[in-house]
Amino acid sequence: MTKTKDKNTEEQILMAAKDVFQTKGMDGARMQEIADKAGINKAMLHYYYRSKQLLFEAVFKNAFSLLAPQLNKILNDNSSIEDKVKNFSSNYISFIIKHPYLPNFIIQELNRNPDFIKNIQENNSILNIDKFKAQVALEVEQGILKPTKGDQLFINILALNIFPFVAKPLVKAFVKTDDQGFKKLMEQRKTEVSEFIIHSIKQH
Amino acid sequence: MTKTKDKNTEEQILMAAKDVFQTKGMDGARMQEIADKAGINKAMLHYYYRSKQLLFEAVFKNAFSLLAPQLNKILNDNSSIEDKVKNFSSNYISFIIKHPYLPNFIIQELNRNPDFIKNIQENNSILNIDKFKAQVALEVEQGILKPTKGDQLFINILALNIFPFVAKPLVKAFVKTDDQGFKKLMEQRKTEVSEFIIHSIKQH
DNA sequence: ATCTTTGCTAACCAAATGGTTAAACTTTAT
DNA sequence: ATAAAGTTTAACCATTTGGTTAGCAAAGAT
Repeated sequence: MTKTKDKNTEEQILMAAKDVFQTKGMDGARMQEIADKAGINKAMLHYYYRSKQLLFEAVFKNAFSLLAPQLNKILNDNSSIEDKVKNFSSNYISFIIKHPYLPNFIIQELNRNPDFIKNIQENNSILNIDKFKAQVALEVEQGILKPTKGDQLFINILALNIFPFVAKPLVKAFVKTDDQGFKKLMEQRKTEVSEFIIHSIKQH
Repeated sequence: MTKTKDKNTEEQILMAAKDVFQTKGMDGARMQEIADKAGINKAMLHYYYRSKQLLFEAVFKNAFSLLAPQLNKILNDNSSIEDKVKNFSSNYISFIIKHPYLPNFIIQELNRNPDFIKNIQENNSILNIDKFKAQVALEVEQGILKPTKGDQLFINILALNIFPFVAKPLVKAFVKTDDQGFKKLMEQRKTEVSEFIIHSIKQH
């Protein structure tokens, strides 16, 4: 066998699986559909990944490992809270526009099986808001920020950035717009969200 | 047959179905599990609701009809934006603590089948943000609010209130807390969220 | 009392689905 | 060239699953 062909099939499968799992979820996904999309025999899925469960986990870990660095930007770099908020909101929204099914996939599957988060925390050491909380406390003390609780602020940042994508059908219905209009709305939010947050927490 | 027994079985089924569908989703739910939970024979599910799809739709419409009035509070009553935000945040969070699976269920299933939203808009006439947007524009003009886009504000209000429940496993992991601590955090948010929003948009 | 309608169950069915196997084909090593 | 190892497929299998059926049981109507 050629090493290249090898990798190709295995990766083909992973890509197809990603496609199907992210749109249909674990329960809705069909092995046959993944095989068809990868252009191979169904037995190959088991040859490379043993079972649906393991293939799913491969896809899930892959997805999460894309998201984690985004979150780390806000948790563990050294810029000011204001800069973090600005950068994160802009970057994150750009990121999701490129991977639209990702947040929903992760949230849906974490709700289906909350134990997954344990696996993740073991592999992804740095998902820790302690530093962020300490920094918020410090900037509050320094009079840069109004009195603000770090964990609530973090939840708010995530909420404002992630929610619209997770609830996309709902948002589209309320704002009465199509995919085009939705994308425009999200582009607006790249600056809108950070301004909204900064206005709320910055001392003036 | 007694008319009461009649109603009882049908409702028993709906309650069991609600339970199973809301935790497992359409694809993960099993008719047998619903029957077991309702304490009846599987054939009864079809006797009363014909098919899994129709039973699911009954549950879904039921769930949405619980949520809709909550949203209407913020869209179509006559209080000021500030009061709306305060009331909505407090009421909505109380409401969800009582129905914890609801937002996730609705969002998950709307993503699975975006056409559902059409059915809903036909039955639930008043899911319309026009009045809210007009009110925001007016209060901006009057100098009560800073320049603010109505639709973005509405998205933000939803995001801040709904997201933590949808992403509960994620939030729990980040904040490193259990169900107790999560609930406390959400109780805090009843006032926290509205203050956060008001601080951001109110002219001072 | 008995006849009809309605509620309910056990047993059954066909299709779908995740997974396996045996054999063929390819590539690599000797 | 040939053997060994890795890759791929068609056919198959057992189980699960949504759904049906035929008949029993209970209640209401006559």
